[in-house]
Amino acid sequence: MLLNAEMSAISLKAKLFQGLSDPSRLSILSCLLDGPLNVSQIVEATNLSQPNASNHLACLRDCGLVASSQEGRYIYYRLSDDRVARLLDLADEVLADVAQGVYECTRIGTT
Amino acid sequence: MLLNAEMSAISLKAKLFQGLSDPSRLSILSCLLDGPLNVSQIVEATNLSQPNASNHLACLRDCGLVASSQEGRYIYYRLSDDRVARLLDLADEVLADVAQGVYECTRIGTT
DNA sequence: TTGTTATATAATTACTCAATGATATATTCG
DNA sequence: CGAATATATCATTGAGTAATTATATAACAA
Repeated sequence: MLLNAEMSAISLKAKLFQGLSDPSRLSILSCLLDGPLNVSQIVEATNLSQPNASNHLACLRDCGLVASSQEGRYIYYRLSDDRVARLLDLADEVLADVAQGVYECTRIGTT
Repeated sequence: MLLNAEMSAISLKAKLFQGLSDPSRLSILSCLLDGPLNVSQIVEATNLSQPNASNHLACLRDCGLVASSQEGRYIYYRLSDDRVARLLDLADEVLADVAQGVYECTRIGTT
C-alpha cells in the first residue's frame, strides 16, 4: 500500500495535471510559449471570453504556472518556468504514440 | 486565434492530462513504475476497490498509458512507454518549485 | 461439474467544475 | 472630475465523472 507521503505527493501531482487538463488553460499556455501577452491579447489569441480567460489565468497563476506583471493598465502574463514548456513538449511526444487511443477513449470526456 | 489543427492537438493533450489528473490513476501508474503487477497486486498496493481499480485500468489501457497481458487467470499490467514515467518525473520536478501554489490553489479541487 | 478466485461491466449517486452574464475595480485620457 | 478601456470577481447553470454496489464472465482446482 502507498505511504502517506507518497499519497500527498500523488494528490499534488494530480492537482497539477488537473491544472493542465483543461483545453482553455492549455490554449493560454500555448499562446504564451512565444512570449508574454496581456489579457486582451490572450483573449484574442484563444477566443475565450474575457471573464473566462481571467478565471483560467487566475488558476494558472495560483498554481504558479504563469506569472503576471502590470504595465500601466495592461497586465502581462508569461510562463513562470521553462519546465512547464518542457512538460507540454513531452506530452506531445507521448501523444505521438498514444494519440489514437486517447482520442478513442470514451472514459474521458471529449471536452 | 489558434488554428484548428492546434485546437485538436490541444484537446488531445487536455485529454491526456486529464487521464493523469486522477489520484487513483496516478497511484496505479506509480506502483507500476517498478515493474508489472496483476490486478490483485495493484488493488493491494493502492487500496482501491477492485471494481474501481479495474475501471481506472481500463481507462489507462484505452489511453495507451498501460498495456496488459494475460497469464492464466491473472492479468498483468505494465507501463506502455518510458516517456510516461518521464512525464511523471518531470511533473515532480515542476512541483519542486510550484508545490506550494498548487497546494493552496482553491480553483482546483482537493480530491 | 461445482466451487473458488480473478477480473470486468453496469447502474446509480453525488460531487466537481467550466462557462456565462452581470457587475466591480483599476487605470488612463480628455 | 467624468468617460472609456482593461481586468477581476460573483452567482448561477449545466455537464461530466469518480466511487460504490451488485452482478457478470472467465479460469482454475477438487
